[in-house]
Amino acid sequence: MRKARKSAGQQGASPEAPRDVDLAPLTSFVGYAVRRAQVAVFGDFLDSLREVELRPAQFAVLMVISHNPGLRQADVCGGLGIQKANFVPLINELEFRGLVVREPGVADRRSYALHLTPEGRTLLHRARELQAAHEARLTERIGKGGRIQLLDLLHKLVDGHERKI
Amino acid sequence: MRKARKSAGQQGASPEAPRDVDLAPLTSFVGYAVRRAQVAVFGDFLDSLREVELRPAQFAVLMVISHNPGLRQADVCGGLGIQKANFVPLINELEFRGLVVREPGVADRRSYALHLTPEGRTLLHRARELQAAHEARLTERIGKGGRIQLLDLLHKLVDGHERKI
DNA sequence: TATTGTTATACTCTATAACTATA
DNA sequence: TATAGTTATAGAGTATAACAATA
Repeated sequence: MRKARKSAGQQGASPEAPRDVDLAPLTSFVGYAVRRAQVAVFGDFLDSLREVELRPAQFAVLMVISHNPGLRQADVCGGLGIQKANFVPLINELEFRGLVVREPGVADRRSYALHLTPEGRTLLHRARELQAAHEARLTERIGKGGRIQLLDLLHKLVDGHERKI
Repeated sequence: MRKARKSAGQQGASPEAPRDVDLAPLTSFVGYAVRRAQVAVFGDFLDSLREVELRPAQFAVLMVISHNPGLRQADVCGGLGIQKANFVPLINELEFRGLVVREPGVADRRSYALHLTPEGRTLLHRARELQAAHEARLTERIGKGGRIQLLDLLHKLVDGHERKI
């Protein structure tokens, strides 16, 4: 589990070499394990989608708009658990890049209906390919059955909590 | 899975009510599930340890120092995957609160040996009680066997990656 | 009066470069 | 020259309050 050091011995041998650190109790805590996994998985995701320059939240927003065209900003925020104030710069950038359009709301003139542009659809298609490869890499580590188990356990863990992203 | 809305119908009924958002593909992605779980678990952790005013990283640092007394800052950073520059304000606050002492290094005068103070040990003891209750709450959701499975799957997911906290 | 989108702001976390004092 | 700790800084992510336009 721990990365092997130069001095593989237990500890305290030479004073100037980095000491082996015992993380024993921490690694048995669900919170610590979930956090480490999240950092590792997001790192792999970032590397995997470098080509399309999408961060996890941007990818999630494009996915949600793609599957729910015409959604208002408040709906996306509610679904993904993003503060509406923090959503503005995010959607601004996606619109500036020509991936999303804010169409004026028809029934409610306060709101916008969000849609993917053709460029947004094309980029998301490529992003989904890259994400699938990322997902496959994760599945290699835990097996197909392990992945189903993991998703089930994580969903159960979140159930009843309100926060999302 | 999704929280029930006022208008439980599929969608598009009344234009001013919040629309039901379909997160279907996202929720089947390991990265999204891990992230949502991490946010939910950290939220519960923060609530649980409010009494001792310890955030996850502070708790992890106290645990590591407690189990590896005399560790240098660089060792803690290496073990937990924290940048040494970002560790400074963290350990500063713990020292300012009287939970940790930086003892001058004996063999290497560039470094400090980190130790818990008696107050630090007392607070960590209480923190571990609160953390155990938090852990038990999580275990209620997934069962004892589910917890073991989850830890195993998350460890396998992280194995081979370098990043930590 | 309430809501949509917006601005401003602040606080945390993370990442990098450069400095000092030691080695 | 390399390392331990430090400072400064910049970028994300997240949270709240307040505003204009509209409902």
